[in-house]
Amino acid sequence: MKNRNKNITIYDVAHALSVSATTVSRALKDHHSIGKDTKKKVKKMALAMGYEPNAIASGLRKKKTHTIGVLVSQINRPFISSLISGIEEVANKNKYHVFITQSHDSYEKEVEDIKAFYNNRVDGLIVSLAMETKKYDHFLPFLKNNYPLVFADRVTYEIETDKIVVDNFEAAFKATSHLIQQGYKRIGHLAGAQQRHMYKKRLDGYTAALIKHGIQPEESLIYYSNLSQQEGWNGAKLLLGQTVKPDAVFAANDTSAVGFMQYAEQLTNYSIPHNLGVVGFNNDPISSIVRPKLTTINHPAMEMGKKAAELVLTKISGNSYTTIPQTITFNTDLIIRESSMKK
Amino acid sequence: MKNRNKNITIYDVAHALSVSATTVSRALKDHHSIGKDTKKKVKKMALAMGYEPNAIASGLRKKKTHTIGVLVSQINRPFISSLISGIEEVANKNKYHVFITQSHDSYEKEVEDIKAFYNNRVDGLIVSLAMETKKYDHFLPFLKNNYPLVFADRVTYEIETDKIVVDNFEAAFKATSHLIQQGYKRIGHLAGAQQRHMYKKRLDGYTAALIKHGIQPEESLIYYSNLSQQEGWNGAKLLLGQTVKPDAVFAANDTSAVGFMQYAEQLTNYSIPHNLGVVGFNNDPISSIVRPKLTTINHPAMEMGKKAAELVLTKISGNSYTTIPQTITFNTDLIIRESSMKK
DNA sequence: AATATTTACGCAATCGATTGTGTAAATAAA
DNA sequence: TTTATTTACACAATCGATTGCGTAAATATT
Repeated sequence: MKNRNKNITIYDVAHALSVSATTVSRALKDHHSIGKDTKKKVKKMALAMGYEPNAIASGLRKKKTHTIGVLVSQINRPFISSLISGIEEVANKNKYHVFITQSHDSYEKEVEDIKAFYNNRVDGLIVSLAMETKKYDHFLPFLKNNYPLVFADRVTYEIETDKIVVDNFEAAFKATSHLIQQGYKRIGHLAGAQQRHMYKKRLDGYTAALIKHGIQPEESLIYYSNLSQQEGWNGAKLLLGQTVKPDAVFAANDTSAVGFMQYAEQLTNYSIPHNLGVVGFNNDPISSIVRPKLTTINHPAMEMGKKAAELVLTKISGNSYTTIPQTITFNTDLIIRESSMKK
Repeated sequence: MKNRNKNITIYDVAHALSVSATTVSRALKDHHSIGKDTKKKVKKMALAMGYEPNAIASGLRKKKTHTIGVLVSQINRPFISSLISGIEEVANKNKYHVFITQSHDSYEKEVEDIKAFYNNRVDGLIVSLAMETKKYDHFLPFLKNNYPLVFADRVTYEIETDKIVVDNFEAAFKATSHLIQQGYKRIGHLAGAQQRHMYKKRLDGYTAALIKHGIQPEESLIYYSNLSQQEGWNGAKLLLGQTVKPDAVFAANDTSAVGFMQYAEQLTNYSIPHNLGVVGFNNDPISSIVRPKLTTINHPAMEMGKKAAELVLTKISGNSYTTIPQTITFNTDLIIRESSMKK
């Protein structure tokens, strides 16, 4: 079946009124050089004919699409969806539309999606990197042509551009110190991919807290993974199955913390928090649904999204006072709940 | 700061090789009328110069953007994100890109987003309606111009177009019957917005199951809301606070079921499932994280997404044998867990 | 009354890729 | 050898909206 596209254009409207397309175009956006009556006439006719502007044509001519692209690993993570909500709020207020795609933590998909965003000439880009990503050449078209590019949360320092992050080191330090203060002695860590700066920093903060309190970090208490729930379970199985067992764990996210807790739950000799402490990261909704409720780190995802969008929009408008890439660091809160309350 | 866009076009590549833009365009997509050597030369030069196709220009000319738009209420719901993953899988396999936006269940945002999708001339559209939506005129541009439009999950029967749904009536019937079989006598229902056909069907299935088993439905046991966790809590507070209390509840989603459970948990006179049964809907990850684990309805979100994308793509390609709108109904499974095991 | 300015609109080029048509030259078929 | 056919490329129009420039008429200024 043929798609008979009888899309109404400004030419159709122009013809119907015996004016030029120029006049229609200008009338529709209240250009000063168009008479009041003409504007009214044109708008009325456009509405009547069901005219809808073709953003493609406009974008081509103006080299501006009024869209910003957002690439994240997965949209179904609470942190990410809050981040996106923040981005949307600011973008929509400024008449920008937000298009979202997810890399599913695959480098190839990330490259594909970034290319698609560039080919479709989004006016700006906000990215939270895939776990896998180690090369960054796919961002070159954006950088070369001076398109605003902001990294959020999962950032890289190999590219000089704006970044929105939380103080992961300090957060991990706080979380680990809290466990120590509660009297836990051998604290393990569920760590993420170390090419992601944020996970490295969480590991660093964890290590620093141990050292600060005179505890020798042990590599055998650290489990590296993609931090899925399954991997949290696997991590628990491995760590709690060793001869040198941890009596607490700081997980780099809530998801893996929950997996960890679930494995421990079905072992009769463990009881959280009495002889096993758990702290997560993100303050996902599940963290207050699991029993015992999970102590975790809260970060202002929505605010981070707003700030990211703000940065992009400022750059787009050309009103930015500085062209030097900035890194904006947000603070975090330790939310103490039952899972770490040994005392 | 000016955005000096020195984007490379086919003209630049053509000029560098002293051939025509036509040749470059055709060479890049292996048109038969271009010589082997020329193709090689062009591709090499395009790569060297960092040429990237301008999808905007191509889209304008071809009236095809190779993108499909997806509008959902919220991306952070497990069902929705699985649906989207299914859509992406099929779309990407067919070289289509998927742009996602969320209505946040607001009618206004839905209208805005649909307009943006139309203005950007996505080749097809997949929609899960906002809770609020009662008018459907905003889909007219798509319908009039014969753009493929598929509704998924949250559908309306006021528009004649393809729909992907689950058998909500049967699922609710199964869930409610299960509670009855377990020996619960007064079964309540956490219901969603009744303008959404799916929630109406769930209510209907619930009612039918009661009647089938000789139980008189009572309006006082039904709590209508947006099915948020908070509303689940509120529903529990109201229903369990009445003189005629339910001894079980069938919630139209897992989120509200969890809220319901949490309210009941802090009442000393209730113990799930012994004197209070709970069944949810969706099989969200939280349903197996809450304790007791939640009995729920599983539906094939990913498959539904795949099918939706398939329908859209078939329509786009014009290979569809029929133009009659079809409704595809998927079956569901009752997943029995602890929260409803009275026996 | 003469000139300057404002108002209101149209012409035609432009954004970048695509495509129907035209045309040489090379090869194949007769 | 002559006529078809294929190969390989270019010209120019096109998609739809925008915009610099031009111009006639209306109004304001001196």
